Amino acid sequence: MTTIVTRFPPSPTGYLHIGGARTALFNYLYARKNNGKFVLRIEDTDQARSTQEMTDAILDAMHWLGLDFDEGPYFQSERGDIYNSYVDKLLASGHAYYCSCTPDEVEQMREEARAKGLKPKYNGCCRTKGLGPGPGRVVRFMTPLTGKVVFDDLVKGPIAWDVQEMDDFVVRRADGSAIYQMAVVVDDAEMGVTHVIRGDDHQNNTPKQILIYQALGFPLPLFGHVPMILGPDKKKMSKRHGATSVMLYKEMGYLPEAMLSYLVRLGWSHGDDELFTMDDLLQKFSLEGLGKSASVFDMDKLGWTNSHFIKTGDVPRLARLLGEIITTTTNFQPAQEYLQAIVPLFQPRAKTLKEMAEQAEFFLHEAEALPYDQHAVDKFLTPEIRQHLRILAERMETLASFDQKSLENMVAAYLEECGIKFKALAQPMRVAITGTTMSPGLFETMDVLGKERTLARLYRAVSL
RNA sequence: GUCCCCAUCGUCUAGUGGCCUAGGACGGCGGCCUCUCACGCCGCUAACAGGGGUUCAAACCCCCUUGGGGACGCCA
Repeated sequence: MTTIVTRFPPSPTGYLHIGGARTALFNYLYARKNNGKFVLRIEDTDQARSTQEMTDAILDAMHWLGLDFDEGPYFQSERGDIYNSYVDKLLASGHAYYCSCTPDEVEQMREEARAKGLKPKYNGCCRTKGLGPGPGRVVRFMTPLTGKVVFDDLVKGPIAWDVQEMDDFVVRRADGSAIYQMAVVVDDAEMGVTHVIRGDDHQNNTPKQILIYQALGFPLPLFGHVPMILGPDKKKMSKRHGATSVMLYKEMGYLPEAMLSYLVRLGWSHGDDELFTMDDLLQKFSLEGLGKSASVFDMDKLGWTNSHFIKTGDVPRLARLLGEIITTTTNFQPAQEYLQAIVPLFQPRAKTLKEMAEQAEFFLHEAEALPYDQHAVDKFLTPEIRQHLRILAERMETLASFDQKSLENMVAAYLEECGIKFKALAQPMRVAITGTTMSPGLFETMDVLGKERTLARLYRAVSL
């Protein structure tokens, strides 16, 4: 049994986007699950649009998601000679020919075809001219005139293409460089790729590639075309749908494991399971679970998925990540120890780390600089209430231990003495301590805040 | 326009001829819990695109229609 080899071939003309990440994930999982190899190849043959920054960004994003590759990255820009040697083979074996038609002429042929309601194609006029190399000349693949290309798609089943739907496509540009179709086939063949799993926007150039495989005598890999991820308007996801770059989600406070879990459920399922860790996936992933229809990217569900992983996440790690977000968005440099005490209070409350950073901000200010929700102050910090707060603060000073339990007992005793309900004091205390009307539980908040900060805030509120 | 692919709740999906008066999840709505906000828990809402077949029996198989997506580059 041969080793399974999958690959992910991003083009560094943009960031790693949602769809690409999912494709990479599927390939990664399939290879890993089957003890195979996952190859990364950078398809940068379009020199004009490819950049080093994008390559780095893609590598970063894959690393963030934990999609490590076993081989590569290969760069197509460094393999031009290899592709060309195969174009020469095609030429030598009569599977390709030189064409002297100009881009304008070809465009005209397409226009004419369109006008007749036909598929826009190059008309093959140089097929029999027996032209040799020359300036401005491209090399075209000699597509068979009759017959069908049939392949059994891993996800969609049998797919048949009439060769008449294809024209004699270019395999080498006038500048001498080989074109995508040529590069993928040669690379996949040379790299021993056994399973080509890619977006179904590639489905219709699979027949062309199969023709090349056959002309070159390469064994065919298996192809699987996974459906697209659509925006809420059901159009192919693109920038106008907002955040499509994976790394943008990191910035927005999403956890990589949440991205993985959400993404894999888009177009793949395993019974009624909803949440997956990488370990689960390595156990459960299979091509059979892939769906055939396109799916819509849903932020709400991503948010739910993320909140789950925040809720169940490792506290020290979350504290570290939270700290990173806080320092990049504010001037605070909170201590890890403090953050680790804070995180558990917000795990059930935050949908993203970014949200957590915002919710936890009141923990970071000096008492005097704590922002107040003025409306809440006016409503809750009445003169009478402030008297209570003052007494409470004074009693807190004498507390032997400033912890949740002691605080709760002390306040309960005071409530008993005065004959008032906790409800009457809860919101005022919250406003005094956090500046707002929404926060984690009062006593746990005070506990984490500590005696000094809590008292300072209480006294500030009393003396307003 | 031509070709390819697809078609179950608003969304992600389970379902591979009887277990389906179609299940789960997100969302929405209502309730419980409660010091606020969340979490959690309980309940409700909502779908087999339409029409023909095949079959004792169709969400599941076939055909047509309709709808949606994608591709038609000297981009990848």
